Amino acid sequence: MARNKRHLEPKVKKEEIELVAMALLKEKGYDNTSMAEIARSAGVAANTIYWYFENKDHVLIAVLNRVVSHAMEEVITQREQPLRTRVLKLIAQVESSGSLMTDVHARVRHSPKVQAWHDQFHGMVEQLAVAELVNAGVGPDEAQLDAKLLIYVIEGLLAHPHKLQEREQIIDQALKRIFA
Amino acid sequence: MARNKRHLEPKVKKEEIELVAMALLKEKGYDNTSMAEIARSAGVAANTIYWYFENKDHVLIAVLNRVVSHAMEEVITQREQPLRTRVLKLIAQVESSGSLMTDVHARVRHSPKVQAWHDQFHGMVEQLAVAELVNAGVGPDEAQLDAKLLIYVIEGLLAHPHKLQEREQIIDQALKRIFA
DNA sequence: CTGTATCTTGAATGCCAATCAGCGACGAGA
DNA sequence: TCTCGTCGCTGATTGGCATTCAAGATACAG
Repeated sequence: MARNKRHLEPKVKKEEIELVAMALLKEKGYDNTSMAEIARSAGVAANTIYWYFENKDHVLIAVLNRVVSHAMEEVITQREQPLRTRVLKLIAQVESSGSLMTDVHARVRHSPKVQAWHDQFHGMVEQLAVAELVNAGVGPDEAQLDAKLLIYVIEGLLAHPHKLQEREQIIDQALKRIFA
Repeated sequence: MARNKRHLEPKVKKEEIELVAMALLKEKGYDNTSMAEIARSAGVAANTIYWYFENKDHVLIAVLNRVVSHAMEEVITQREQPLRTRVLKLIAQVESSGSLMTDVHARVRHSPKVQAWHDQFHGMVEQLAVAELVNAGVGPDEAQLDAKLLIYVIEGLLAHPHKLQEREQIIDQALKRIFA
């Protein structure tokens, strides 16, 4: 039935799997999305995915890279906005990727690769946050710690549902406390 | 082979399962502990657990209740200590239960019962934190928000590994920012 | 035309949570 | 003392899952 399609899509197949996986993982989360379902949506046999990806966690990582690089592009376009606005937009942005970030934390203990991705991602975010804070007037020695505080607060907001207004209040309070 | 043991242990069996499950879940986490393993350690057949608990998440909840009530007892004995000491002790305490708290966040999306447990737990912790902050001199209107900030920072510390010294620095910075 | 590397697949394998249909022990009532 | 229903427990099974295996199909090089 389904034949070899190499002549049709030479290197696009992997990309298509990633796109399909991204949609499904965003919508239903890691645990509720089976490899079989990803394969079905991509129009391939279940085990075909294993030719392109070592295992399910590697699919997750590929999806995460797409999501993050897209988010970074968005962030860049907001360069002119005040910090508060950018933080709120960032949270809304990440939230639109569903439970992906929570899934990462859950998979970190199972997969060293996801662990590594997470650590590197955290490092990058912290660097960005430190730069933002220094730029906004926080002392360089304190910026390192304040960056962690801010990131953990944002993670808390992402991990727990909040009404929009409450979320803004919390961010405002955090910024107020940092820029006392 | 294994016969009915009702005459031997009337209502202790459930407790034993909980104790065994607590040890295993603390040590290896939710996903890496199978029902079969819990059963084997408790000396019963795999499906016997389902006589006492609706499903695996209910076992988790029973274990969480034990862990939390034990932690609360510990907290009470620390009543005299300064806030900073108590927070650090609390973090160390929760950390000794392994990845249990992370597991809760991961299961929240799968099980409404775990969701409910989590929400109620968060409410309780927030109440305690607000009381602490008000008692330490934070304005009552701000205490609500600061409590959330502090809790999210603590959750961040629990979710990510830190050297002891770094953890203390972060807590100190958080308290410094709140009590500016 | 032939061999080799590249894709793709159907059919396993093995682990897991959860279910099913009973089996033996006890306790109440005859 | 009998018996019958409920309680505590069990072996066997089911269905879903990630992952592996052996082999088929395709393209390309020589």
